[in-house]
This record gives sequence, C-alpha cells and structure tokens, in this order.
Amino acid sequence: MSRVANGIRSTGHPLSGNLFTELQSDILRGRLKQGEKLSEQQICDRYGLSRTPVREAFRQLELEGLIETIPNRGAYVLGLSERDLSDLFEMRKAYEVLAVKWAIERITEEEQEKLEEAYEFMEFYTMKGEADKMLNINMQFHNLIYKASHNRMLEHTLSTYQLYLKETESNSAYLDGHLEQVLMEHKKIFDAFVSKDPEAGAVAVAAHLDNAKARSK
Amino acid sequence: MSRVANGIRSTGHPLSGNLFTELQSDILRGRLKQGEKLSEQQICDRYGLSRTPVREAFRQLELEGLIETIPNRGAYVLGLSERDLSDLFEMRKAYEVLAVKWAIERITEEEQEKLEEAYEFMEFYTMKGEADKMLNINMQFHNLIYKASHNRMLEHTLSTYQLYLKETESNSAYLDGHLEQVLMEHKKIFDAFVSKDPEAGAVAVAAHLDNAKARSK
DNA sequence: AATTGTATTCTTGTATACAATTATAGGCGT
DNA sequence: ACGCCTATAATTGTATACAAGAATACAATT
Repeated sequence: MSRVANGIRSTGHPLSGNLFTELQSDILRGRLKQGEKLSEQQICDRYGLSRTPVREAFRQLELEGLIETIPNRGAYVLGLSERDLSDLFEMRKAYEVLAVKWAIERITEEEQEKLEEAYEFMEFYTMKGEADKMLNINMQFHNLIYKASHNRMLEHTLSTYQLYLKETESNSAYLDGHLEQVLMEHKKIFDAFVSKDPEAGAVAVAAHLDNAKARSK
Repeated sequence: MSRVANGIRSTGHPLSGNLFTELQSDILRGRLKQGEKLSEQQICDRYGLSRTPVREAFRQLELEGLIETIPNRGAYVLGLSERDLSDLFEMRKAYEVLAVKWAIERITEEEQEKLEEAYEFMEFYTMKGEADKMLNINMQFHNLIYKASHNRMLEHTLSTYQLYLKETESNSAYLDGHLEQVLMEHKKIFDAFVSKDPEAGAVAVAAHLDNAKARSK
C-alpha cells in the first residue's frame, strides 16, 4: 500500500497526489501571499495538471483553513498571522498532552520498542552534537507518540500542526547548544512510558513544549 | 456572500455543496457502516451528480478522517468507535478551554452583546422549561465563543467537533431536569466574560463540559 | 463627469470522455 | 480439484467540453 503519513496519496502523475501538499507548503512558506487570488487555470498551467485534481486540492485547502473560496468567484489565500502561529503552538501543546497520556495507556510493545530506539538515537546524536539529525529524530519521536495514542484524528491533527510549525518557523538551528537540555526533556517523557505514568508524561510534555517555545524566541 | 458557518458552499445544484455534509452525516449517524466501500459511481447515481463533485467530497472526507482512500482502489468508510467519541469529548474540552480564554481576551463589544443576548435566551428557556430550544441556544452560545476566539482553525475545529458529537450522541433530552444546573454553568462562563477573567472562564468551561459528559451517561 | 445598462469575456461548477490501474472470471495445465 | 495465467470488465485518475454565474469594458444617458 502506497499510503504515506498524512493521508497523501501518491499516484501516477508526478504532482497529482502532492498538489495539496505543494500548495500547503507554498502558503505556509509565504510564497503565496495573504489575499492573493488563486485561479484554477493558473495553477493548472503552473503544475501541468487539469482542473479536476486542482479543484480537489482546493477543497482540501479550504477545509484546512488555508484558503477561502467564494462560490463562482474563486479562491483566496488566507495564510497564518503571527498570532495564528502563536495560537497554533498552544493548540499543539493541548493536544500533545492528550496524545502522550493516551499513548502511555495504549502503546503496544512494538511501538514502545520503536520509541526506545528513537530515544537512543537522540542520546547518540546529542553525544555527537549533530543538531540537524536531532531535529529529525525529534520529529520522529513525537510522531511515534502520536501513533501510539491510537487515535487517527489526533495523530493526523498533530502531524499537520507539526508540519505547519516546521514550515513556518525558522527553527534551523534553534536547538544548537541546547542538545543536552532537549535530551533530558525527552528522557522525562520516555521515562513516563517506562513507568506507565500518564500524568508524569503530560507534565513532561507540557514542560518540553514550553521550553521549546522559549528556545525558539 | 452565500458562505455558511462551516465553510460549506451552496451553489446551483441542490446537493453539490452539501454532498460533503451529507456523507459526513451519513457516516456519523451510522447509515454508512465501518469498512463499507464507497464507489464513486454508486454515490453519483444515488445523489444524481457527476463524479467531479463526488470526488471533491471524498477528498474532504478523507482529510477529516471519516474515510480512507487507497489509490486506484477506492474509498472505505472509517467511522468513529465508542472510544473515538470519548476521545473526541476530551479533545473538545481541551480546545474549548483555549477558546474561552482567547475569547475573553479578544471579544469585541458587538460579540459580547450577542453573547449576553444568547445567555438571556437561556434564562428565558430555562424559565419556560423548553429543553429542545435550550439545546439550540446552548450550541449558539458556544459557537459565539468560538467566533470570539478570533482563530479560524479553532473555530472550525470546534464547530466540527460539535457537529460530530451532536450527530452521534442521542442527546435529545439529556438535559431535561438539568436546565437550572446548565444555566448556572453558563452563568459562570458568561460572568468570566463580564469580569474579563480568562482563567475563571477556563475553569467554568472545563467544569461545564465535565458535567455535560456526566449528564450524557 | 458620473452613472447605469448591456454585451463580452473570464472564471467557476458540472458533466462527460479517455487513460491507466486493479479486480474478476474463465480457461489451461498439472 | 487446485493453482496459475490471461483476457475481460470494472473502477479510479485525469483531461476536456459544456453550462452558469460574475467581472469587466464600453457605450448611452443624465
């Protein structure tokens, strides 16, 4: 089955299944600006597709709140303001707390093994001081928790938020010089999985995200 | 502008803009069952539409997590389990708390007037003992808070959750005999708007939703 | 000069046609 | 009878064609 994380389908045409993702990224990165009109034909020409897949992508972007479509008039980019992003961080925190609680209650053995493996990679990269690899494994660690929560909507929403924050933030090296600190925060989270203590996990995740926000400033 | 609450567009054809809503409702109400295959042609025949609008609706349902589509194979109903709904309630609570906090900080005068008006209707219907009208105004009251949070995504998500829980729950008369209690809970929420105390609002909303969950059992 | 009415053009909404992939059924051999 | 292969049918993915509504330009009138 060729299904990828975010429910993105990869089909024959090189861009068809990814058009939604492509436009999403363009909006989040600011390549498409607030208020800009998105003509279907224009997108067709740019990506070499017909209107059918373009319209499907538009409907999805509309549902995600990234564009607004007015009947018989067209689609307009909405984008995210600074406050939207700040809000998104809080929304993410609220859901991460739920996710870790449920994950600790519901995680399977295989999933916990993968989480342990991810944590061990974090230890390794911290030792080696590789901040960029740390960023990647950090994302994986959190995604494993989302999956272990065994709630499709929560998993999907948190993955989307992660993408939004990743695409917009300039967190290229925001954890340089904080690697040990970050590792310690994840250790507390992982420990909560070992001791099967949802409340401890919730506290650890909330603290981790608060610190992450402070670091990104 | 003919745009409705949930971003639903109403166009020429009687069902086109509502097909997504229609299928959403069918899945939530259990008319379309878990695992059932959704053939595009079958939906076209049933609703008298061509495949283009049907596919657009499918893409949206997929994004909402109500169906799963496998490339070149088709769409399958996912539906919501008992645990999913219980989880949804918790997710809603987490977001309602954020919404009320932000709403208290950001509400405009006009919005607060509308909220007050809604609350006064609640007092009126409580006095008259009209439980069904109370259910409606209750929804409106919460929707006004969502809107006053001035965060599109939060507003949209909470509206969707409200729909999900409303469509699935059999809360026809779950607040019969609890009208005074429900009114009191909303008074505490509204008071927090008057005194502009976000934390008090958060506490009041959390308590209200916990009680609502207890009542629905 | 400003405004209103109209015709034209452009864009979206929907339907249909074609291509590609997958499922199915029947025949063949073992 | 069972499994495998091939041919056919069915379904999805994409492109194009047609219909309906909105925006624009322009002329006529005040």
